Amino acid sequence: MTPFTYAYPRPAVATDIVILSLDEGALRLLLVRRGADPFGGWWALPGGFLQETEDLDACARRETEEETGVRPGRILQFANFSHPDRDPRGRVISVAYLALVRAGEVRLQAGTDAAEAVWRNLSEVGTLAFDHDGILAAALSRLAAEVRADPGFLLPLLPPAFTLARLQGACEAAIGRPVDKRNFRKLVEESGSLSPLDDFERGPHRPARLYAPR
Amino acid sequence: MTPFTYAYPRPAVATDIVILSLDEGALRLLLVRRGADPFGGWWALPGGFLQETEDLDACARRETEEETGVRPGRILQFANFSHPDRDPRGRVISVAYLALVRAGEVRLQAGTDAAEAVWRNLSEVGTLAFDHDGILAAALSRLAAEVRADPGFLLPLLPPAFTLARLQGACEAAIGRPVDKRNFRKLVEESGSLSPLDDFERGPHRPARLYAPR
DNA sequence: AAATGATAGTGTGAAAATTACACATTCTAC
DNA sequence: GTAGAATGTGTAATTTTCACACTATCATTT
Repeated sequence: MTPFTYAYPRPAVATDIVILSLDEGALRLLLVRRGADPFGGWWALPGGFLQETEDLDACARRETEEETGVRPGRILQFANFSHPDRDPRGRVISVAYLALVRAGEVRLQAGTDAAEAVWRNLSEVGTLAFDHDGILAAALSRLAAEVRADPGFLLPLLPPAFTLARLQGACEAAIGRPVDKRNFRKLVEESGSLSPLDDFERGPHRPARLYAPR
Repeated sequence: MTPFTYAYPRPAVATDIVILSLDEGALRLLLVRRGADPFGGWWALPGGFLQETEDLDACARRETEEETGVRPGRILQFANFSHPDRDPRGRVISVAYLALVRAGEVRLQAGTDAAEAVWRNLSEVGTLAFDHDGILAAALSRLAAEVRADPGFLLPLLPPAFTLARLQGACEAAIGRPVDKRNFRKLVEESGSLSPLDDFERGPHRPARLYAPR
């Protein structure tokens, strides 16, 4: 990198990532507990600063992988947060991402940046550090819009084989209201994004066909 | 601003703005000619660096007003461009905006940052400096999506009174294909975003009713 | 082995939204 | 007064979306 020649104030640039997974049919959000002030002891979205050799997408992927041990299936840059006073330490521009990961592959990596990392049910998220409440709200709004447009958006949350009921449940969690089963199945089958498998999930009920992303 | 305490590389942050206006029924793009290298003499999108006391939206509005003398009617942050090598002078993150202005109010302000500023018909835009071709392409794609969702998105391009044919022409320019006149009129009338005026535009044809944004 | 409980799986009709399409009107200019 | 040019208007076909109820198949219990 050549020495920098602009005579302009230079903010730090970070990505903050709304990392979601699906557990017990509910969406869960990855939170980290902050050590030092400001907001020492508060829960916050995972995130980190942009490095010299990476672009923003790479930064968000790297941070997600550092926190979860998983390469995110899909990341989506959905907004910037740039109020001059959003971080009391100084000027930090936050580029906000949404990342979807498979719960089954995650091994939370405590001790890298964050002292403590937990999955929190979306309904149990309290007030977060900085402006992270706003970031989360924007992420959930965008998630709902994406899922309404295409339920397949949620496929990265699911294991390699899953039932339609599971995918439907994930969609309902994302858009916040129930979905008609018959219409849903028609929709995703016509979308052509799923392949039916010859395998079934069994239980105290009729076996449910498993599907895989096409 | 408190002294900055992060030990991370700090890129410069700028906004680049796709400023569109409507002239002779065609969309026109504001370009500025670069003076110094890199890309000396090339055409580029207007833009500028984020100041300490403003957020990104304010930066984009300020730059737009500096270039055109007009407060933009609407601005839309639509993407970030962050490749480490996108600016040969050093690390610059670009936050890309789309701004719509009324041609009638614009007085181009040469001599602030840009030696030369021109309106260029969209079909006559050549290769731009930096990655501005990509920024422009992303802007036009987003514009088309917004207009398909709501033709009223284009209202900031139009004068205070305009005919439906003008608005329709602007929509056709934005989405790149013709629109059925009757369907279009039905749509915008039902949308309730326009007020019919008692005034008409006259010419060698039946007078056309004028409308104003509601 | 029969009954129960639980979830999977399936089709149709109504309503709404979108699309396609043609002609009479009213002005200006000649 | 005729020609040229753009305005303004309604309806039917199609497609998409939405609402809705019952049978099927398994595990478990009795």
